[in-house]
Amino acid sequence: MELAKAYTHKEVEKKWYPYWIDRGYFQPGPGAGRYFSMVIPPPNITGSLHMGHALNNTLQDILCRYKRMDGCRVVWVPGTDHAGIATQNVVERQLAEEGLNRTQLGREKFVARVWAWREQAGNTILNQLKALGVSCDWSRERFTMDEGLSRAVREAFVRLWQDGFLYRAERLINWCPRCRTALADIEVVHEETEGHLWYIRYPLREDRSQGLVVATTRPETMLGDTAVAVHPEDRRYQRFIGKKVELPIVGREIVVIADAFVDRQFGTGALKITPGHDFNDFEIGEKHGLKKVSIFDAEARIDPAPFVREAGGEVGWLGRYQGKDRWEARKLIVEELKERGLLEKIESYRHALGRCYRCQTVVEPYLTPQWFVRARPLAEPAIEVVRDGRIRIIPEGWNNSYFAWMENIKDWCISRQIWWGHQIPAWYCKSCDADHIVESAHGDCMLLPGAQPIVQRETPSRCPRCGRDGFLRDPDVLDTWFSSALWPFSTLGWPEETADLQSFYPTSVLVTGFDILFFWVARMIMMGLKLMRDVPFRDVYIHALVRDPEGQKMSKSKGNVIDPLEVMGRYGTDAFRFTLASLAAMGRDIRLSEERIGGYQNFVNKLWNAARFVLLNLSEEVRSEKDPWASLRGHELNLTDRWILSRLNVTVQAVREAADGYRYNDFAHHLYQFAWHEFCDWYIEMSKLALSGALGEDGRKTQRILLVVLEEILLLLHPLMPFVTEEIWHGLRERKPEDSIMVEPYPRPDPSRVEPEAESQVAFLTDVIRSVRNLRAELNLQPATEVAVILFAPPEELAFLRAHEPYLRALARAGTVDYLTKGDRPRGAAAAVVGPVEIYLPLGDLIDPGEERRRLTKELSKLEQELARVQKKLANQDFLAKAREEVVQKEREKAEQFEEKIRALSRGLQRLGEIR
RNA sequence: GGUCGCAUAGCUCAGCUGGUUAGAGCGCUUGCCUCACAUGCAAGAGGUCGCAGGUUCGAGUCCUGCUGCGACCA
Repeated sequence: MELAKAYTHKEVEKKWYPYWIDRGYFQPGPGAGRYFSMVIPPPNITGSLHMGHALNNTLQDILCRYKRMDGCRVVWVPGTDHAGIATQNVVERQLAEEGLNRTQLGREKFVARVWAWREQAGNTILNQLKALGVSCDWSRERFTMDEGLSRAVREAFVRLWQDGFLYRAERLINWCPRCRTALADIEVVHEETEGHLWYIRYPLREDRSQGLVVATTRPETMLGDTAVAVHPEDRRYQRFIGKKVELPIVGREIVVIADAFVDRQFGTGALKITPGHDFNDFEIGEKHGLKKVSIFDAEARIDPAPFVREAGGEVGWLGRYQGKDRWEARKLIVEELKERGLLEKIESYRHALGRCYRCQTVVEPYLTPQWFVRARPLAEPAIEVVRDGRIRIIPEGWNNSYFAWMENIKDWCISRQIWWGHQIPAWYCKSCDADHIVESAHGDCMLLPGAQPIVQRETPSRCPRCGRDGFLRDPDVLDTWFSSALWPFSTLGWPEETADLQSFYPTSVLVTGFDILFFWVARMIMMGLKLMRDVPFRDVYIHALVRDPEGQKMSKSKGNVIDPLEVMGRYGTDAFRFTLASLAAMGRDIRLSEERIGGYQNFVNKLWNAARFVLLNLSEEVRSEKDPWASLRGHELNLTDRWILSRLNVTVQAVREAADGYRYNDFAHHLYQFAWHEFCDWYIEMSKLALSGALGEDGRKTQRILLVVLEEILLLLHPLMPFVTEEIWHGLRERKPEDSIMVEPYPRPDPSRVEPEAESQVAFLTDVIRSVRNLRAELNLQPATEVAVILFAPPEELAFLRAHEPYLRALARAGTVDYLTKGDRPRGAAAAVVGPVEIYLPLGDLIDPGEERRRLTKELSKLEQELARVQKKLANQDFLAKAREEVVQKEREKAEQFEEKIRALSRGLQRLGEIR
């Protein structure tokens, strides 16, 4: 097997994904035993892969591959979300291009059209995900609108209804006039906006020369005012309380009420009350029994009908305003007020404006009958499970946000006035409810408040009240998040008692971004507890947001998006995944830059070349061995062998701890460090001596160590870099057709291999080598030049160094090494100190004494500072009395070492000036 | 306005439960095509850990305040 000089990711990545799929390795094996299960946060069918998905799914795949190798039955359920509003928007836009709209098409045809779109385009994102190498079990792929999940939604709805967790009522809700549907509170994004405060005079009925001036950000809603409110203790207005004022333009008479809710500092201290179009006003209206007047139609255009019905006022103004949208209406009304001399003034004013999170349209508080989930009783147990640790949120900093939101939870509006989604399983009897049903042309109907829903799993055949048949189904569909809330169990087959549900619920962990903590995570917990009587997952790992190198959120409009597919094409999937893992430190956003990915591409290449080296040096005999570990038992291991095995096992331990603690950055870092800076930089270099026969050792032993250590690195690295590890692993030795690194056991640490003694000895040896190299570099010696090295050290250290002289000669390019315990130090030599060892390079005229003196003096003064610090500590009685004994002992040792080193360097410095 | 988070080398960030001479990657400087790798090798420079107090024998690490930045909620 020949490996190319540089790693080329393109062909390699193409090869392995189908290989894994064909062998069914993404599916859990049969049997019982430990399991690890996850459900993917289902991407929208309208979506395409962005950095957020890439990070989210990379992190999940790392966990899956790790747990699978570690012996768990792993199932990772993939799938997509039907994304009601977003998808409907996409298809409606298509229709518009054809000059059509959905009402022209009718509900049935429109829904069929969306299905057609979904068949054709809805799986784009899952296919893109495959490029990342994700090991989802595709045989279990689900869609929130597929048959099984639709059944789960109906089941959930019926059960919640029966248990009293649902109700239908006319409430003020957030309405998107563009999407023409209700939204849940959290689907509204509030945004500070420059606006105005209009001061409008409302004349007193009994004496039009008097009146109240109210300040409002929304003058157009005055058409629906039903009161003016003042603070009960506001001296300025007490005489108005209970009096009637005239609603300008409309001419209707409204009452002045007193309510402590009014902020006396705001505006004039008098508030116009529009219960039909403002949440606060709605509350006040309820308290005071005010009428709620809705002045807009579903697209937030002035609509006279409800006004006429509810208010019965004059209608003279109608002609001017009818059909005008909010902004036009505002302009016209402000003008008219001005003409009538009722506009006192206009001020600039910043205030929060709510917008639809899907289309950015300013939402309108709108009075309509909607379906709600009674959230509080569901939230209580959901708070409890996090409090008592049955669910862990990681990092736990998110607990507070979770609690804050859950404790103030409002009822959840779940009905949407769109067509794409799960139609609510509620029917209305045409006979008993005739008064509440207004049928419309295209088969849908309007259901007035007070209609009596019949909620059940299937279409009713006869009315439970009057016994007759003839029903209309509730036209609304459910919030997409309602079906997403069931995802962890609906995907496993609920409400069926399936084997999957029994084997894999609760799922082990949910990996997601904090942006959907409330939208999704909280609701899954509530629904899981309610419907499954158990938590949906044990851990919630919340990862960061991927930002651009400047820390800006990536967005299409800013033009700063980095396309993951493009990046993978350029740098390779493994490099990309490794980068994401390295940057995924807990609790911090990720600034992704391409240079960073490039850096890790180099790491992939490094690994590749290490493999080339090993392979180049492997004899057929060793390569064909079944178990190189077993053959290794017959060999005497030398220091460097024991060292690398020790470091390997320490690394295995550290890597496992990082993986178990979701510390992806540590996971990546430990492996990068070990593979590059220990295995490649040192062990491979040292092994060249043994391989060449210079140490008189059996070369096969070194080959075997190189092989096993490399294989362990590949195994450890596989969850992070699935493709290159599989490729090398296959190239390294003969494998069977069904073999794959992804189903090999994950390395376990062997504590008996951990040898601190060997580690410190090699650390000492490499320190000496580094020191010599350092001196060589300072003196600008060519690499080819061999130098004479003179070592002064106690006998024990000298013996050790003498025993390992070949390493000194090869790695420090020492020509000769002299070992002395005492005597005069060489004159005019470059000097360095490692522990008790003094190192001299007597290079005579190559040395610039001034330069060398400066270097040594600097080094000395640094050491003296350190020494002073330690001595100060040791002189402190409190420290000696109160610090732990081992800490004191350590300080003492440090002091000795510094002193020794200072003595040695001073000697070198002294001899430097002496004539050679 | 409320809540939370962050501030460590030129840049991006590690640093878990307080005790190493404060680390990494990238970048930078110097020298090298040394038979796995120039996507590389070797060596080096660079930090009063945002500011001010406090707790402690000891603080980058804990507490308080301040400044700056960010996020979420209203």
